[in-house]
Amino acid sequence: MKRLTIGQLAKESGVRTDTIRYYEQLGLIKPEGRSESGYRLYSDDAIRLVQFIRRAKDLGFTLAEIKTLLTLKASQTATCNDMLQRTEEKLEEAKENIKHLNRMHDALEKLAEECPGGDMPLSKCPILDYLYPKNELQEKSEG
Amino acid sequence: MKRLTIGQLAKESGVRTDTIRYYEQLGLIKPEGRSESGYRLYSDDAIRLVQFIRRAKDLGFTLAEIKTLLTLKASQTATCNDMLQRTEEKLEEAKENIKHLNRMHDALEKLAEECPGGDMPLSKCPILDYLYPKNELQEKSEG
DNA sequence: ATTGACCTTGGGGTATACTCCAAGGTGTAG
DNA sequence: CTACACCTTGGAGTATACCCCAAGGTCAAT
Repeated sequence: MKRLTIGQLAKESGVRTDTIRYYEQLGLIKPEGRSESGYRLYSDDAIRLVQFIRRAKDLGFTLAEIKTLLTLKASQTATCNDMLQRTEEKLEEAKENIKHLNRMHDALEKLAEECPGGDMPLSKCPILDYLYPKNELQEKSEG
Repeated sequence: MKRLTIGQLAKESGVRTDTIRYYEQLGLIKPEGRSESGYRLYSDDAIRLVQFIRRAKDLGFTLAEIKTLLTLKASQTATCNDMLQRTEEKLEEAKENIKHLNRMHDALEKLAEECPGGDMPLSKCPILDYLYPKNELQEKSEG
């Protein structure tokens, strides 16, 4: 079994050494041991562990959540159901975020459609009027 | 013209006093003046300004971006087009974010569909296998 | 022996939008 | 006069996922 230094692990798994040390700080990864001079030494399985973290991050899991995923993975009693549950929770979160973004999207699109653009002065801009609606009195005082 | 203290403005506009001071720090809002004892005093127009900030935030604008919107609004030469452009940029951003979230959503959904759940041990879990794929050798040593 | 690339630790900085705190002054009601 | 709620300033803390730095030790090649 080949041992990797942190720099080699970093290169193999596509992250920075700083990031690996940060993951270690959070308890996501531990070197198998240390060299005589104190260098961290990793088995090549650590490459897959780092990739696990990356993939889970890409799915939207936070590092704290990934830590619990790793706890599950290490557990003797954990089942598919446990894993499925976290996945479905994250899926729900994604749905919520998409909904929220869609609301923003639709509002922006509507404003963009309503706005004539061009050299029209801002006083007639429907976008600005949405954000900062004029009241009657002020409109008078401006006219 | 009634003058509001920061607490009254906060109550009227639905934010905290701290938040208003924070906005002031960023240059988004300024009191019209100060009382003899140094209290910030606002015109009731400030209520609409704070609401402007809130609405723009809800559309996804950052406070820094909102600052430039306010600069536009105050400008004599700005046109609808300027406003439209920021809106369209933000709309594009929203689209990108939605795309990204949709990719996450679809991947999560696929994994959730593939996973049988239940008491199945994690060694057979397709979610875990996606995140932490087994290599051949290891599979042998486990079988 | 010296160079240069690597490793160690501890700590600070980044971005965003607040939130909270301490220590003190002010305003008003009773 | 005494509460008590309000205001002031400056600065620290929160969350997340890093990035960067300094000061020093290590390793391999020349």
